[in-house]
This record gives sequence, structure tokens and C-alpha cells, in this order.
Amino acid sequence: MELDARKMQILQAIIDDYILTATPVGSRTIAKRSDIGFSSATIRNEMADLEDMGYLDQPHTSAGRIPSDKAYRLYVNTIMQRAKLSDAEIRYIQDHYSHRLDEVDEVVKQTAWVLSSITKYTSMVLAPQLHAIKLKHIHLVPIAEDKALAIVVTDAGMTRDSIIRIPQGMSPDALTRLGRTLSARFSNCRLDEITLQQFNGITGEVAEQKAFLDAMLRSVRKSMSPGVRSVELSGATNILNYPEYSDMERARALLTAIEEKDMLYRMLTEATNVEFSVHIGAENEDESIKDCSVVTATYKIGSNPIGSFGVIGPTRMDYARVLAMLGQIGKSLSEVLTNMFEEERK
Amino acid sequence: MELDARKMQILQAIIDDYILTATPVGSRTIAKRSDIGFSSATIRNEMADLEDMGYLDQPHTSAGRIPSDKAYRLYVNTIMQRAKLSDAEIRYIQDHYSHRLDEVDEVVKQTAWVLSSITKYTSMVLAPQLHAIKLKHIHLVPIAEDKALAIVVTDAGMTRDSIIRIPQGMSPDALTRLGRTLSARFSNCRLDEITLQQFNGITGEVAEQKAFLDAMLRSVRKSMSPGVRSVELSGATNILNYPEYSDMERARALLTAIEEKDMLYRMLTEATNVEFSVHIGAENEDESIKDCSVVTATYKIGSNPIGSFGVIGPTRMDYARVLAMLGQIGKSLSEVLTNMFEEERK
DNA sequence: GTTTAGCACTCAATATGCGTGAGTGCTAAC
DNA sequence: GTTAGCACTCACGCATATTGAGTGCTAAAC
Repeated sequence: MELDARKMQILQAIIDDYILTATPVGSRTIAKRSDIGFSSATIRNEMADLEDMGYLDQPHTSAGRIPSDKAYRLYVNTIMQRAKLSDAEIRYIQDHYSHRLDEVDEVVKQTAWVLSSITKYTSMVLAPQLHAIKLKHIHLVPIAEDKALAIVVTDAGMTRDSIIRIPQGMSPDALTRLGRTLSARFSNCRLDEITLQQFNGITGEVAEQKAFLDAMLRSVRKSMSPGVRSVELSGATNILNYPEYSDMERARALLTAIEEKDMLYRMLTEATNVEFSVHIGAENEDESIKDCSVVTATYKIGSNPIGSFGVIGPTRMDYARVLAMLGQIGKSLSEVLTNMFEEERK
Repeated sequence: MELDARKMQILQAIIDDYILTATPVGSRTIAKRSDIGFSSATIRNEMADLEDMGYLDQPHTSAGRIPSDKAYRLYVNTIMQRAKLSDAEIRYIQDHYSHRLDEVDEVVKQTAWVLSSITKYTSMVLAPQLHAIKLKHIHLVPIAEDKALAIVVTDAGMTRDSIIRIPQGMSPDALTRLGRTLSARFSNCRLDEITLQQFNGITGEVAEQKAFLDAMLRSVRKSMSPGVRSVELSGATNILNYPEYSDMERARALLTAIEEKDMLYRMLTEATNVEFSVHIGAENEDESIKDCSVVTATYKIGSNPIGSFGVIGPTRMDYARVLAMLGQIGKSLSEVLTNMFEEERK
């Protein structure tokens, strides 16, 4: 059987309607639309075909049809065109990034909030994956007899510190010098590219301090990589607004899975590799969200994709609009972060 | 009417039963308990009295009685005795604090998790309110032409840093000296006690840098006070397990209010002043949780109460057990934090 | 005077049955 | 190929019993 233009048109009409109403769509509903020139009977025949082809499902014999995952996939891949946001929407997004945001954490939280408030879905934002960022300086500041503060300043101007234990007998002076040596050696290296082997390049006074350097590197790296818990959620309860989750059991299962964050972290990390991603229903790896869709986008600092964010919602999501919104928010978010770091840098 | 021993006994039986079952308790149910020597008719009479006195409510004429807020208040104040946790429970709690926890954030998150997993309620933990902690050192480290890192080391060994802009023309040397002056002046002061006025005490080379100092103080203070967003939640979906929230609308309203965190922050900040607090139903200020109970406890670093944590659940909460659990967790939490800082300190 | 057995009554919750309407598939005519 | 028409299906809503847990009251028993 052929998926001809008319079938396509009818399928789109069904998807459009179902996204809006969440109720199975009947042939008459479609026939009544002004832009369709066929009777309900004809449409019924086409719908039967579409069902055979796997694009439509029927909850029970006397109900209308609902689009299958396959239909949404077709829609996203070939039918859909990127929606254009209204001026008001664009302004809404920009406004929420216009006031001063000092901390990365704040920006992340703000993004999650804006995202869920504008899409009305559950949003998630992965904090910037800073280990991919380049080093600029390492300062070692003694703060106690056997303790020092390792301060890492990145290419992008961001700093992180962590407390490390100093080996016995190392003078504050030696510490400062060590900091300088390390800075010179690793300036412009990515944090996750520095391995213990590379310390071999540094000889002389540092050579004996392998264990110390190793501990330091680990400590610094740990403080830079935010880990599972750095997924910021917002609007989790939006889920409860969609009729597909009016069943308590389902809603609870989904909310519990989301609250866990593990899965989200995995998905978002994965998603950092592609500018946009759309996972529809059963395409999702994780059992607990096989009846949801997940749409993500990335954000950048400068031109490096450094994190991702997205929404979780029912499969009858308005993909076109969501993608447009993600695009716009990604733009604003990238700008804010880039400015933030540009400013630090100069 | 008098609240005699028998009424008390019956009331307690009703509360016990209702906490367990969440269904209105009838006179026969109570009469069947082996430790009650009265017939259902007698109990019915007493129950009518208790209802008149405001300790019981009746959802409708042909239903049993449920305890009122007033009854729970009486229970908590006079009837209840602190439960004793089983060895297994105590071990469960201790085990979850036994492995290495490096960061305060980790400890806070861990606490929230343990709390909700053991109580099966929604838990919340207010991050340590560090502005109440005493300063030890202030380091000022230049990191760029016009930028420096202000590192604050507290009495308790914790460090925080923030980037500040250096006034034009200040040499790295002057900066270091300024750090030393400030350290000497404010060592052992509480961060929230340092005001701009006190800078008057510092004259000489610092005198002209008022604006700079002010900015620095503000910046440091900001990085120390965690703010509204520092309420860590866990087990929000536990709420959905309780039949009192099987109504979607109610559940959504409550979850939304909790997700907001604003209210929780207010309550927990308040609660930091008292070792334990119990707010039953309508005793809560906030409209959205007037049918929940909130139980909190504080935790300490050394002997200073520095934060609080607690659970939100239905009013038919098992207060005795919850209080015992909060006590035990508070103990472990305080120990971990105190050790963490003791260790840093030495 | 207090307690209890007995009984009539109430009312939410559950089950039962029926009408309604949205929707289908099929067939025959256009 | 398209469409009108018709018989059929089935979830949903509604009204009507049925049930049973629980009450309050009264009168007898202790």
C-alpha cells in the first residue's frame, strides 16, 4: 500500500486534532474540516488503511483513531515544519534572561523554570559539563598547616575550588611554585584530557609528588563534574495536567522515575552530542517513559556544546512548537552563558 | 464535660487505628480490641461526647469518626511517648552516613533521601545556614588584570569563594595585604554581623576602598547564604501513596505548592530556632498545607543549630515514630557535619 | 447510675441495568 | 473511485436497587 498525498493529509489532520484534544479522532471530525474535500466514508476507508499500515491505533471498535508512535515519527521527520514563535513568546523568553544572573546555577534554574512555564511540560536542564572546558590557571593557596585550596580558573573564566591535603614538609613557597608549574604545563588543556601520565612531563621538584598530584587532580575534577544530581527539574507536576496521566498509578510511576533523575541524566548527557533530539514513546530506552516523548536541545558556551536541556511530555506533544521554543531558549541561554564567561575572561 | 481516663483511652485507640488505616473508625472496631473492656454502645456514647468536645469529626452520619487536629495536638502534647527505633532502623540510618561524604551538598541530599526513604513521607532539608558561622581567614587572590578571587575560610573550616572586581590601580601586593588586614580584623566575627560601618575601623590604605569592600562583602555573603533554592526535597511522590491524596486535584495542589519551595524555606528557617516542631493541619500558616502535618528537627555543627529538616505528610502521621527518626537522623547528620568541619579545622 | 443489648435509621459505596451517541465497517448506488 | 445509508458495537453517563458499616436512642440489666 502506498502512503499517498491524501493519506498524508488525513494523517496530519488526525495528528493535529489529537494533539489538541487528546480524544480519539473520528472520521466525521476530519470530514467537517473545511480544507478536506472528502466525505466521512472516504476518510473511514483511508483510516482503515492507515491503521493497517501502523500509523493509527484504535482503542476499541467503536472509538476513533489515535496516532501511533510511528505516525508521530513520520510527522516529525517529514510533515512537520518548524513553528514560528509569536513576538510575545520570544519576548517572554528574552525577558527572563535580561536581568542580571550571576551564577551558573541560577541560570540553569531559571532556564528550567522558563522552559516548563512556556511549554507547560516537565522540563529538565543538565548543568554545564565543565570538564570539557579548558584550563587557564591553577592556584594553590595554603590555608592551614596541612591543607591548601586548589583554585582552578578555566578558559571561560569560571572558577572552582577544592580543599586538598598537602604532603608533609611542603613549604608554602613550594606550593606556590608548583601551582605556577602546573599552570604553565596545563594551560589550555581540557580537564578530562589531563592524565596522570602527563605529569611525567613535569620533573624536578614535582617528581616525587605523584600521589599528591593525583589526589589533587581527582579532587578538582570531581568538583568540576556536576554528576547525576546536576539535573535541574521544573514543572514536574505539569504532567498531572494531561489527561493521559489522569490515572493515578501511571502518574505516580512516571513522577517517581523522573524524581530519580538518573535516567534524565543519562538521556541529557547523551543528548549533548546532537543539536536537537526527539524521542517518541517506545523509542525511549527507559521502560518508565515508553509512553512519553522527550525532546532536547543543546546549549553552548562560545561555540562548544556544553550541556543540554529538554522537556518530557505525552507523545501527542506539539513537536513543532516545542522545538521552536527549545531553539529560542537555547539561543538565549547560550548567549547569557557566553557573555558571562566572556566578561570574566577579559 | 470532663476528658477522663476512659475518654482518653478511647481517643488514643481511635487515633492509633486511624493512623494505621486512614478510614473512619467505628465503635465496634474499638470495642473488639482486647484491651478495651466496654461494649460498642458505651464507646458510641463516649465518642459522641468526644465529638461534642471537638476531638472527633464525622464525615457523614453513617460513618465512623476521625480524629480532629485538636485530637492530634492532644496526642502529641500529652498522650504520645517517644517511640524507640528498632536496632535495624538505627543501623539503617547510621549505615547511610558511614561512607565518605565529602561535600556539604552531598550530605544534605543524602539526608533528604534517607529521611524520605525511612519515613515514607516527603522530606525536606534546609542546607546549613553558613552566614551564622564565624570567619577565620579571608584570602584575596588575583586571577586576572581586574579580577580577584575572594576566598573565605570559616571557623568550621569550610571555604567559599567568589569572584570580585578589583579597583583600577590596585596592585596584587596591595590585594594580598588587604586580605591580611581583613583577616586580622574580622577573624572570629560572624559573617552576618559584619557591617559596612565596621570598615571604619580599618583606615590607612583601605580607607578609600569602601565601595570595593562593600561589593566584596555583599558578594561573599551571597555565596554563603544558600537562599530559597537550598531546600533539598526528596520523596515528593510519596504523597501519592496516601489515600488522603487519591484525589488528583488535591494531590496536584499540594505537589505544586511543595515544588515551589518558597513555603518550605520559610518554614524550615523558622524551625531552625526550635529543636523539634510539630505543626498539625490548620496550625500551618500556609493555606496549601492546612490539611497536612509538618514535623521538623534541627541539626548542629558543634553545638550551634545551623539548619533544620523535616517531613510533610497527612495529619494522621505517626508522630511518635517520625520524631524518633528525626532525632536519630539529626544526631547522625550533626555528627557527620561536625566531624567534617572538625577535620578541616585541625 | 452506668452499661449494654437491640432496633430503626442513615447514607456512602457498589452493583445493575438501560439509553445515548459517537464511531465503525460494509454494501449498494452514483 | 466516492459517497450515502444502514446495521452494529461499545464506552459512557445516569438512574435505580442493594449492601453494609455505622449511628442514635430506648429500655432492660447490672
